[in-house]
Amino acid sequence: MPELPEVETTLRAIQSFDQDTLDSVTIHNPSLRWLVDPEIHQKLAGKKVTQIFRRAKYIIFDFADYQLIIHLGMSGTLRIMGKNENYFKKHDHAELVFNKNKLIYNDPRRFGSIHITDSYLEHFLIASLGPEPLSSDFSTNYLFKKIKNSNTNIKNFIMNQKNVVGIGNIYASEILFKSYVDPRRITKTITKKECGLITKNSKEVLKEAIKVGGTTLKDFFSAEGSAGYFKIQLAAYDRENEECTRCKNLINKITQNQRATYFCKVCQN
DNA sequence: ATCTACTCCTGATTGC
DNA sequence: TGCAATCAGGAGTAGA
Repeated sequence: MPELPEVETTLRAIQSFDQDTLDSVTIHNPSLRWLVDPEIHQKLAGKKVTQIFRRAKYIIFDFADYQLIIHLGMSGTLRIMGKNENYFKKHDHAELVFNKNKLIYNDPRRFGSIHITDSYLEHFLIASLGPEPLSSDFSTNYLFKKIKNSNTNIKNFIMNQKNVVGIGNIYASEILFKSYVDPRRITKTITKKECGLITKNSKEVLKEAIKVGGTTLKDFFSAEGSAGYFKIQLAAYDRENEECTRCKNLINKITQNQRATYFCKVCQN
C-alpha cells in the first residue's frame, strides 16, 4: 500500500523509539519477500538505536554497527504496543521489543521485507535508488536530462524508483493530473516546461499527503491498530467516470504496465 | 542498458 | 448466500 507519504507518516509515528535499546527480536514468521535473517536477534539485541530515518519507501533503523532496513510492501504496517500487551494479530511477522515499547511488523501479502546490513548505502535494495522527490536533487534539469534518454511512458517513468523514489501508483496519477500531462506520453516528448510542472507538483502532492497523514496518526497507531489507510482528496485516482474537477469531462481509467491509471483525456494532453 | 511481462501473497470486492 | 473471478497503494527478475 504505502507510498512515500504513508511511509513518512509511519516513520514519524515511530520516532519515539529513537535512542531506545532493542532488548529482543522475535520472528514469528520469517517468510516475507525475502526470508528474514535468522540471526537478526543475535545481531541486534542489546543495541541502541542511534537514528531512525527514511530512504525512498524504506524505513531504516541505525544501530551504529548494523542497520535494519524495513519495507512495507503493499500491505505492511508497523504497530506500536506496550511491553505488557501480549495479543497477536494474524500476519504478525516480527516483534521488536525495546526497553520502553514494542514494535510489531504485520504484513498479510508478504511483499514487504526486513533486512540487516552493516553498510546500508551499499545494500542491493538501496544502492541504485534515484533522488528523493522532496530534495533539491529532484529538479527540472535533473528530470529533463534523465527523461531525454528514456523510451517508456511518463507514468511508468516516475514510478521507477531508479528515476525518482517514493512515487507509487496513486500519486503517479495525481501528479500527472495536476501537471496536465497525459500519462501515456513517451518520456522523450516531454518538454522542459512540463518537467518543471512534474517536479513541482510531485513535491506539492507528496507534501500535502504527508500533512494529511499526520492528522490520522493516532487512529493509525491506536491500540487496536486499525488498518485502513486514509485517502487524501484525490483528483484522479479511483475516480473513474466521475467529473474532472477542472473541465467536467469524465475521468478515464486505463491499464498501463499492468497497473491502473486514472486521468482526464481532455485536460491532460 | 532498457523495457515489458511475470511473479510473489492474502483479503476485499464484484459478478453471476 | 455462495463461490469464483478480479483487483489491490510494490518492485525484483527473467527474457526480449
